[in-house]
Amino acid sequence: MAKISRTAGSKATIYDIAKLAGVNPSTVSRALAKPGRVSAKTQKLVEDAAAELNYSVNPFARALPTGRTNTFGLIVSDITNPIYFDIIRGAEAAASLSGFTMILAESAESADTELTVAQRMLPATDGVILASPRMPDARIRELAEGKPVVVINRSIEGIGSVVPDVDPGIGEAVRHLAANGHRKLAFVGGPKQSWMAARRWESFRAACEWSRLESVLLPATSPTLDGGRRAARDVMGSGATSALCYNDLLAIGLMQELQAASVKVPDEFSVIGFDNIFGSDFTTPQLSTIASPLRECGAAALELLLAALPGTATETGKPAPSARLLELRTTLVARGSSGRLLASAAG
Amino acid sequence: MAKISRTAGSKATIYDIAKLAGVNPSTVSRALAKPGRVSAKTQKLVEDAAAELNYSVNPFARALPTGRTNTFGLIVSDITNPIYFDIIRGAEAAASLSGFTMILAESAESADTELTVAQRMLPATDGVILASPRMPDARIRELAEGKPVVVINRSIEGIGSVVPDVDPGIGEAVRHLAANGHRKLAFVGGPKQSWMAARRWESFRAACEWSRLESVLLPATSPTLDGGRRAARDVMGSGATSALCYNDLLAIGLMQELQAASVKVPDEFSVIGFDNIFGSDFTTPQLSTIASPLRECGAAALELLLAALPGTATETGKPAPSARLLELRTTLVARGSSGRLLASAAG
DNA sequence: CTGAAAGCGCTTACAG
DNA sequence: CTGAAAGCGCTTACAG
Repeated sequence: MAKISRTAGSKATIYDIAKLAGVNPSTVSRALAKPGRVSAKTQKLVEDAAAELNYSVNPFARALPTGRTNTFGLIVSDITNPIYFDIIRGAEAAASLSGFTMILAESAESADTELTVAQRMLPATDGVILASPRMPDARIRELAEGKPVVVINRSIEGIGSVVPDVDPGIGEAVRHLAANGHRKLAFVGGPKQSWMAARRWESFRAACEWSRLESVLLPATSPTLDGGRRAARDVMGSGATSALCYNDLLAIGLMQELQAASVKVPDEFSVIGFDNIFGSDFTTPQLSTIASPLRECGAAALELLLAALPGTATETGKPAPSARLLELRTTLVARGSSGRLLASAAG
Repeated sequence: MAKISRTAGSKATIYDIAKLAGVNPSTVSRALAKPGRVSAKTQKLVEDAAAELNYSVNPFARALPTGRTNTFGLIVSDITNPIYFDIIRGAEAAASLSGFTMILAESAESADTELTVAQRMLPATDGVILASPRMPDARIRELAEGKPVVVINRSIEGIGSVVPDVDPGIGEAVRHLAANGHRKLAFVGGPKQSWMAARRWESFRAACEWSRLESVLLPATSPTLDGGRRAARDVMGSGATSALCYNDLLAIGLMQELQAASVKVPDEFSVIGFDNIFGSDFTTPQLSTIASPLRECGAAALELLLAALPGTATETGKPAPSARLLELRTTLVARGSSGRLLASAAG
């Protein structure tokens, strides 16, 4: 191949640096890759030369011999779902602290797409984080045989898992409603197959029981604004005076429909959502909701992934930290859509 | 190095395939990389062997000799900004059609971060798309010297640019307001330095002039809910009976504050936003807004990028398609927050 | 159409 | 601490 002269676009290599610094390329590699394995003098020589040549490492050349990419993948189930914003940011912030680069992708709520995307990502990364994965456990375990895999919003035995602990937030919400005179509480449910939906309902039911309140489960057709609107009739017919919804979208749709039917929120009916999504403060009144520590979830997932990287010395007895289940507290964000039940409305 | 036996985790190479298929590794490479340069019989031999070994190409090994990664980067200014959802999806969909993988990153609205991220991304990709870049033109041109760069929501001479054409949507909005009895219209402005903000105001002013309506520019402290709330006083004091806002967040904040002051929307005042963001239908009434073809913007940006890749035969006379400016139509989404001005409110 | 060989830019035992 | 060499897994002129 014809020798190309060094122009604006072409890149300097460690050989160029070696020549300029008067050392061997392998020494340049050592100085650049892991400072400390080279004399201070040589280090400086190399760094100066690198700076002068405006050197930056070729990531592909580096990854080829080592297999390490310093990159991880994050696959979310739906890029438009606001709960992922902070998960993304938390993971990304934690990553850049460790010199890792994040590759983001979405599965558009399809288990098949999720698998395809994960398989495509894995070879180009050191591992992946799956946020609210839709694949079956078994498939995720298979993926995890090759490289580290961590899941968020799901707990899988033997796989690093980060899930919000819904109990604290739900407990707060139920006590808040009880304190405001509510005696019968509805739960507008999420998708049937959703692991998280089951968990939220179960926690709600238990909290109501504990507080000696009546609870009722009302399924929704879909976890969307429209699902919330359509659930309004059942909610009103249930005799409950307040509802906790599986997610904020349901809660907002429900509130819209109640208001359309001239039901005053919160004077006559209290509505509480889940997730504290972007836009949950757009409504009038603003939506009360249970918030997960999403940023922390993202960061924790990355830590788990890092801990699972080969080379991390934890081949001891107990399960590797990478196979741990991490539970992070949720909290109630009380805003305008929930509050005291006016006496006139109780009947 | 000790020979490692092939276990679940380790990967097959083209040498393994070559051995199994009884051909030379270079033939395997040809068969896999660009089918058609090999006899049908050999092709099948190779493919079968590859399938049997569960082969997948090592992206780093492939990228090293060629420099081609089949990957592109998309940098958005703020991952939490809903206008990027559809841009991301549009680009990603167009990309996977061409066998390209997307790497997503955000700059958190910082020009410095944006540059850092872009510089880190460029070596690992074939080019990047910058959505609403915050860097100065000159810096973007520098980046573009090395590899293809395309911008969205900004027009830079000599750089592939995709911008929504705001005129159609704004024209619709102004005619809609005029038809509903509004004579004086306010524009709640965006960030001073924002290219797009200037463009929107200018288009609005021109449309009002054309319709012989009075227009007034009211700056906002920031393009947020809070900025919208704080602009309410000025808006009410301006004598206008309707407002177009630089973005939906401003419009929603403005509407909230008006309603808090018992101004009826839209009977006494009409509010129109811009961007049709996630959540713009959470409000009561739902927000009227001007929508950009964001998905198309994302897809178009990717096409421009692809066209700019070396090897794309367009070294002809006129500016490469990659240096083109693409303008995509906006439209009005009329919902509940805008409409007829009641006579009683006109005075 | 297919083989044999060189090379992409780095890392890492192996010597010294 | 540093050099010389081999190798990571592919691609692509060059021959035939």
